[in-house]
Amino acid sequence: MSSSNACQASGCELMQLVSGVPEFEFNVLEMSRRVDRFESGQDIFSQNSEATGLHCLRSGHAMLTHVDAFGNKTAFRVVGPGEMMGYRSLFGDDVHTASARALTSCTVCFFPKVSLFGILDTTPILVRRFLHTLARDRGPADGLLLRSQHTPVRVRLVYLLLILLNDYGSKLPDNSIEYRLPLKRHDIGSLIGSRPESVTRAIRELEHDGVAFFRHRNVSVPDMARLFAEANISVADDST
Amino acid sequence: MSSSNACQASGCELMQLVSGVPEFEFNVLEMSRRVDRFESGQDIFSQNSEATGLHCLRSGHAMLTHVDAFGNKTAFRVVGPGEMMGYRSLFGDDVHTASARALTSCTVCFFPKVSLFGILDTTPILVRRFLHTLARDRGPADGLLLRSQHTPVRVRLVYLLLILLNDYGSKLPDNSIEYRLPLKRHDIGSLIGSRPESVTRAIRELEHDGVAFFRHRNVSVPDMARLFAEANISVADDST
DNA sequence: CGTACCGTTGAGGTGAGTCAAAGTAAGTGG
DNA sequence: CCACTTACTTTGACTCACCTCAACGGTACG
Repeated sequence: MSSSNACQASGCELMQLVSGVPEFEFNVLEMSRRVDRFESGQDIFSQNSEATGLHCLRSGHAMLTHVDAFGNKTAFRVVGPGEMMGYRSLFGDDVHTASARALTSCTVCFFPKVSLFGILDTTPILVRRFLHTLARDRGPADGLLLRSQHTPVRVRLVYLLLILLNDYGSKLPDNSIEYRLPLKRHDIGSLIGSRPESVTRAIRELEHDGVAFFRHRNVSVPDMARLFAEANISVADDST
Repeated sequence: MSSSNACQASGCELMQLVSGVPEFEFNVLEMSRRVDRFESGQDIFSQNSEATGLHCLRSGHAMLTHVDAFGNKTAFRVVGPGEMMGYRSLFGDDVHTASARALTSCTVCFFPKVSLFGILDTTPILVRRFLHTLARDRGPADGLLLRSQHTPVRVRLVYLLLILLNDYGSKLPDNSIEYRLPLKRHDIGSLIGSRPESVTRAIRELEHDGVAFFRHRNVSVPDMARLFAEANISVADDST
């Protein structure tokens, strides 16, 4: 085991998946690992480039963006420490169907396709685990939640906060929640399918109503119950 | 091999996947198959119900719909003959994350989880194939294409036609395309994130411009090039 | 201390949702 | 085969949330 292995400590998804595989295979994987650093704004991988391996975010944050066949750009996920990226394209033997851009400075572990696939061939249980993981990964589908038409920007913004709660929110002694978001207004707009100006206006509204307070990229939510209440202003939907 | 096996003839996805597996395992799977019939409007399976097996559409058409945590309903896929449904939830050991509703009368093959998983355990190559299939299935992500904000309903409708081209379009002698859609206006609206009235208006526009002509649920496209031209009126996107 | 990026604010235009009502197709029973 | 009901589709008028454009204020960083 490499002495630089910080992935286990940080709850790396991949390390959880390969737990229990024979030590020899594990070491082969470890040896093949490459660690890269990306600065804010850099692309970790790009859509339509070949998927040559599996990326695992050790530190920092990244955002996944998809450009469809007609040129529409859609951000659909924020990736945090420990999370894997790009495995869908890897197992699909396809080029990357999304781009990953560093939101903050990132340290990224990279495992080459050959060594990963080598382990898969000798360890069938691992294939099952990846199948399981892939099946539960909703991928770009998360984005749907955030861009249903007829849901106001204000509510979509609240949805985003709720989705990011586990990864970016922390509870303060007074029971309020403090977010430290790695996102600019523009990024938020990309995620909820809106424009920076509209994001600002929605923020003003939420502050006016005392639901959430934004200072720079920190968000303070005094009362989570009120945030949930906002989300429940969902449009009554019809029978189909 | 069961004499009622019509799946192979119709190019069933599952049958392609299990091609080449040992005959004994194949027969076990075949014996466990159940064939059900659903009428238009009936649910084939429902979101949040347990995923007890794999569904394979033999004939007819169905639509997959997802209701998110906040009650927003989103249709994201039309399923046609030969296509599998519900395998994502099956392999994720999760309840169904979508509902499947019959658009027309449907014949559905059902393979119980136990017999399918039995084969997976004895045939590792099959797990790899499912992994591959799952990785390439964009699932609800298809929906993203159809509901990017700031894309007019008219263009989203054209996107839908292009997506459904392979499955529902046929080329006539005069090089025009004739669609036979199993969708009502309401369904189209669900798929492109719009309302039946808006769908009608968009249809009127396309007819006015001679791009496509809708009669009941049949669509005639005299010149595919013009349809593509419509789609390329994509909004110029900025650098992020 | 300046440059560049980010964020905010305002004014104006519009695509599409909503509501309501009429028209059309489809299915049912006599 | 025709009344009748039901479901689907279309049309029009109205309204509004959000996009767009443009200008200004802040913040970060050299």
